[in-house]
Amino acid sequence: MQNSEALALAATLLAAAGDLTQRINDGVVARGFEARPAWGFAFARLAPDGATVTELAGHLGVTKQAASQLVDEIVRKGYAERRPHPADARARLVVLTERGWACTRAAEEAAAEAVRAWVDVLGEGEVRALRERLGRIAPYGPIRPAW
Amino acid sequence: MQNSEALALAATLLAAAGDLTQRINDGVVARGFEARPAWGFAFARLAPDGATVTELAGHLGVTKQAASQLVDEIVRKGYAERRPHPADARARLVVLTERGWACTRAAEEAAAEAVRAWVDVLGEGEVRALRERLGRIAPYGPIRPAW
DNA sequence: AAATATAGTCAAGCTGCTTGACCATTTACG
DNA sequence: CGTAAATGGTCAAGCAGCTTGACTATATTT
Repeated sequence: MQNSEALALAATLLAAAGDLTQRINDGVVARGFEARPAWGFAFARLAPDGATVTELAGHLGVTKQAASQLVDEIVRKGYAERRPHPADARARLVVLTERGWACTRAAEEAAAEAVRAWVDVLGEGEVRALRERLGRIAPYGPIRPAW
Repeated sequence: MQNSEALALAATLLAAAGDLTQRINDGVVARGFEARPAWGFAFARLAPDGATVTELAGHLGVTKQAASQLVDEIVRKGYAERRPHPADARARLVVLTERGWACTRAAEEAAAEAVRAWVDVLGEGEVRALRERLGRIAPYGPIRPAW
């Protein structure tokens, strides 16, 4: 593979990721929520059982101060709340409110809608294959802006 | 495809794009250049015959003021220079210097190196297929941070 | 029980972007 | 043609989201 091809692959990957992120966020906003792109991925981490600020920071690939600010914001807007952590008095468990769950579902719907456009082009099998391949490359890296 | 899968696909795509971008930038820095991730993609646009600030802005998906600032920076650091545009006295053609070309080649090498890790996991054919599929999804969108 | 590590917050600062205003040139049109 | 509108570029100011640094409170280690 030529060097220039590798850079083109990177560019295409970034373009696809940016496009998808934009579409998801647009879809979430269209469903009546006031959200930033990062929120969807924060919510995905909070969804099952909540998370601490530090865990969230790791997931998003930012400092805990930045994660704390993000939590401030989603708490202020009513998507989550801070509770005392059941097992550690230093920590606080951030959990989604009902509104937070609704927004999470909206993000999932919007993502499905955006991906559907891909399925129309590539077919379901190819999209699955795409996901499977990407999963083998970047299994569990932090979810953060590309630069 | 379930909604939650679609969001997971988005997350994986972002993780892969972020990982690759990081690796490329690290590689460029390791080769002795002082560069930001966006520069590589700016250089790729400038490489063949130069470009105007406005064209660059479109390519990167930012305002022309932001593109102009980026050009200021790469000019100050000796990677490019502004020349009068041959056909339009309002415009200025931004072209790479020799140092700019060297940095571009370094970015391509670093990208190839990063992609090589993917080839080791997936095999050459799969990586090509990946690129081909992504190309059909996001043919020529702006190259910009995911959020 | 003393030392060290960890969860979280407050405060200040920086970077890269945006919006708004403006000038110079080019293009469109009456 | 000549004038109005569009376009390329820059300057200036402001801002959002992040970082580093400092600090408190609780937990863990020795």
